[in-house]
Amino acid sequence: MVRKGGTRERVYEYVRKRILEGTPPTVREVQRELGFRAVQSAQEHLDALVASGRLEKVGRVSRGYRLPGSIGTASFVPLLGSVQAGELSEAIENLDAYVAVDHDFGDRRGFALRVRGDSMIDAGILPGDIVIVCEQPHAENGEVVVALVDDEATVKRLRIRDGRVELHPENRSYPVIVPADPLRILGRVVEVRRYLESDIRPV
Amino acid sequence: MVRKGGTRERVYEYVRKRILEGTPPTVREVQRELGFRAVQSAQEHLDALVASGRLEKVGRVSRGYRLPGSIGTASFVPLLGSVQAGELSEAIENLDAYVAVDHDFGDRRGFALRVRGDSMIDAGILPGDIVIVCEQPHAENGEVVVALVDDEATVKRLRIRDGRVELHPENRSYPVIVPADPLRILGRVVEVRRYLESDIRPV
DNA sequence: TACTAAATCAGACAAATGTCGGGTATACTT
DNA sequence: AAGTATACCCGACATTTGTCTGATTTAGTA
Repeated sequence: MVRKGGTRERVYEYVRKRILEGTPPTVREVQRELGFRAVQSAQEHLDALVASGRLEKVGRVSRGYRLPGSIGTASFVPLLGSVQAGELSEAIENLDAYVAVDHDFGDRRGFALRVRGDSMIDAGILPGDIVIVCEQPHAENGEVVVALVDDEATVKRLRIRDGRVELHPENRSYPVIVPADPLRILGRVVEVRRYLESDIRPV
Repeated sequence: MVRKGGTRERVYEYVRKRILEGTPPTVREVQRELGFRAVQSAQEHLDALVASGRLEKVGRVSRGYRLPGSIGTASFVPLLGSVQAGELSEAIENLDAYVAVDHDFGDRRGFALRVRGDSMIDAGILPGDIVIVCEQPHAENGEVVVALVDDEATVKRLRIRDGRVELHPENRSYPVIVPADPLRILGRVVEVRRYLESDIRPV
C-alpha cells in the first residue's frame, strides 16, 4: 500500500469538487475516480466523511451528498428592476432574472435590486449596482436599508436620532429624508455588487 | 381535463425550481409532483422542454437536467487573500474559501481577491471589497485588471497611451504606475462585491 | 365521419444506484 | 500469540432510474 493516509482526503476533495460543480457524484463514480475495485471501499470512505461531519447526506437517493450547513449550495434570489408601493411579493413573482448568492437568509427571503441614482455614491454604491437584500421590516441604526419613499424603493442608510428615523444618503448633494409617515422598510442590504461587463444573465 | 395547456409550464417551473435548489429531479420525481400516472408523461414533457431549448440534458445519467447555457448552475471560485509573485496556481490550490458566482468564465478560470487599500475608491471599489477576476494574460484599454506590481497583486485600471501601458488608480492621492518591465496581468475584474455584514462563509 | 396530432397511460426492461453480509490483508496493540 | 482496527475487496440484492413499445383518450380538423 503506497498511499494510505491520503485516500480519505482524496475522496473528500473529489466529492467536494463535484458538489461545487453542481453534480454530486454517485458512490460508484467515487469508486471509479479513486480506482477502487469494490463499491464498498468508496462507500466506507463516504460514510466516514459523513460520520465526521465533513459531508452530509440526504436520504438514500442518488447523488445525495452535500457540503454541511447549506454551504456550497448557492441559492438564487430574484432580481427586481424596480419596486413600488407594497407590491413586493408580486414583483418577485413575475421576475425572470436571478442572481446567485451564497448568503444565508435564514427564515427570511432575499431579493436583489438594481440601484438607481447616485445618492449612495460616497458609500461606494454606484448607479446600476445591484444590492442583495434580506427582507425584513426593521433595521438598526447605521444599517443600509431598502425603504419605500413616495411609493418607490430607495437605498439609504438608516439613522435613528433622538428616537426619530432618518434616511441618510451618502452624497452631499442629497438631503436627509425625514419620513412623515411611519417608514416602511423592505429589507436590509447585505451585499453590494457591480457587474463590470456582462449583463446579468437571466436564470 | 381541467388544466391542459399549463401542464408543460408546470413541469418547467418545477424542474427549474429543483435545479435552482441544487438538486435536479429524476423523471419519476417529476411524474409524482405533477400527478402523472405514467412515467412516460413526465418523460415526454421533459423531452419537449429539451427539444425547445428550455432545458438541457447531460447524458443518460440520473438527475441530468440543467438550465441552458450553464445558467443557474452557480459555480464557486476560490477566494485568495493575497497573491504574490507567480504563485497564482498554488495560491488557488491551497485556499479553503469560495464564493458563489453566476459568471461564465468559458475556458478560463476565475478567482476572487480581497482588495487592499483605497487606490480605486473613486471607482467605487473600497478596501475590503472582493473582486471577481477572470484569469487572462491580456486586457484592453480601460478595463480594470489585477496585475503584479512589485511581486504583489494590485487592482488598477489599465490605460494604453501611445502604445505604453499604464496602471491608473482611481484616487487622486495615488500616482499612475508606469511599469518598467513588461506588465504581468493576472486577470480582468468582471465583478465587484461588498459584503456588508456577514463574513464570507468558507466552502 | 374519418383522420391526425398531442397528451396521457400501461407495462416492461436494462442499467444505474444504494445498501448489505462477509472475506482478506496489514498494521498496531495487548 | 491473540486481539483489534483499518482499509480494501467480492458478490449480491432491492430500488431507483432512464428508456422503450404500444395502447388509450382527447381535441382539433379536413
